[in-house]
Amino acid sequence: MDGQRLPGTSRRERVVAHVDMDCFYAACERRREPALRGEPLVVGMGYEPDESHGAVATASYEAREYGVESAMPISEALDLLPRNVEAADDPELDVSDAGFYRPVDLDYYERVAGEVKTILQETAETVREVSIDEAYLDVTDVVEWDGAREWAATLKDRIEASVGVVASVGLAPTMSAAKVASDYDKPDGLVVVEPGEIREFFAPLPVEEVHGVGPVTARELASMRIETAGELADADPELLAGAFGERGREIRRFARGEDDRDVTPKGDPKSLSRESAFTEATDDGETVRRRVRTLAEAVADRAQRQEARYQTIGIKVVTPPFERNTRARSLPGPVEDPELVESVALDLLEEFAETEIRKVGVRVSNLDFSAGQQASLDGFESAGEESAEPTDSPGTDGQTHLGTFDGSTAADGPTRLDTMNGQTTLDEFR
DNA sequence: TCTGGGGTCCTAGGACCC
DNA sequence: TCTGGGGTCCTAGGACCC
Repeated sequence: MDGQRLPGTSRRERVVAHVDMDCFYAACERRREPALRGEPLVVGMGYEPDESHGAVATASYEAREYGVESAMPISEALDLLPRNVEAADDPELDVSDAGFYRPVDLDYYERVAGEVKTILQETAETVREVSIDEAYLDVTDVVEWDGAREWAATLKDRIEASVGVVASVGLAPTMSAAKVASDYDKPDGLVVVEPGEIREFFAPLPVEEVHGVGPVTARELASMRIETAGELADADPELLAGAFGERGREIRRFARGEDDRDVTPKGDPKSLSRESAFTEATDDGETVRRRVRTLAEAVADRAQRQEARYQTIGIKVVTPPFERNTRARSLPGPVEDPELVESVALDLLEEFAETEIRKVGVRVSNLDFSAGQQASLDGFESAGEESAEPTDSPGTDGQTHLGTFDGSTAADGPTRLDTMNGQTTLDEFR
């Protein structure tokens, strides 16, 4: 009965919690180095001696007082808030106005996050991890609205006592409202929005607070004289659909507190990528190719560790001022082949041979995680295999399968396709 | 805001199939 | 052949999120 509902009718009221760690990277650094507590602290990358570019990953609230923000270039952050070591050397600077810098150490943060996640898993039946420091919990079966605040306070205490980092928690009947609630009173926030209160809660907030509204949409909405979530909730849905397509309707629903999404555990990734920026834009082909080779290897390695095969290999090329170009090529079937990742990436890069480039990336997508099941499929035709038939077609020697590959036949020569154990591989044909 | 890195989803046009 | 309609897959770009 519970699981059933008529189309168009609302489901049983749920209780969704959104748990969001406060300044998570900074909190982790303070956990292992308590002297940093209460000090302005910037965690980032790119300050290291041989680097000149990079960005702030997390700034503590003390550092934010000085205007340091997330994603700000590291150079700018350090202008606002010099490091202590620099302040000590420079008589012009006041040491008490200086802060600390620590480089990002993801391995450590992941360990800390793992401790938090263990607690969340024990607390709720369904947990959706959104990122290293954020998760949604469906707690419908363990929390009543009149006990919600106490329950959340207990969870917060438990995380702080046993892990040593602070979480902000929001509770609401929907994911989108719970997310806004956890953010509403950060840091150390605890906000409960009960059913029936959502419209009122959202109404005064700026539209940017609504999930799915970024800077571009906010600007466009402002030109339509829609600046608060309340105004968005009351706007004409057809007008919004005209301006933003289906997304226009969705953000309006979110602003009204209507959000049917279920809290589901996160599935397998859809793509894996690595990217890297040059200190300054370069048109030196060899420099760029070297970087692409490194990235291709890293991506292939990541895929291998996750037991993911990939059917599409792509690159991203960012050119000044900040133009993003992507190119991709799909294979007849999923492969696990690091050398192919490299050669396809380099081939796609050819198009940008003479171009100034500031950043490159390599990506694999169309992922297939079924490799583990392959053994049990022995003797059966696995799905999708027909597209990877071996050399049945006389004379063409595999080339017929490679329509998508083409473009440069003369220079690179064709590529041969082999099928073994239901796994498609591509080899250089010479 | 002159901009790091890793993701997701949506849209639109073209190729190709029936 | 000058012509529908539906469906799927692929590529590229855009907006958004953390």
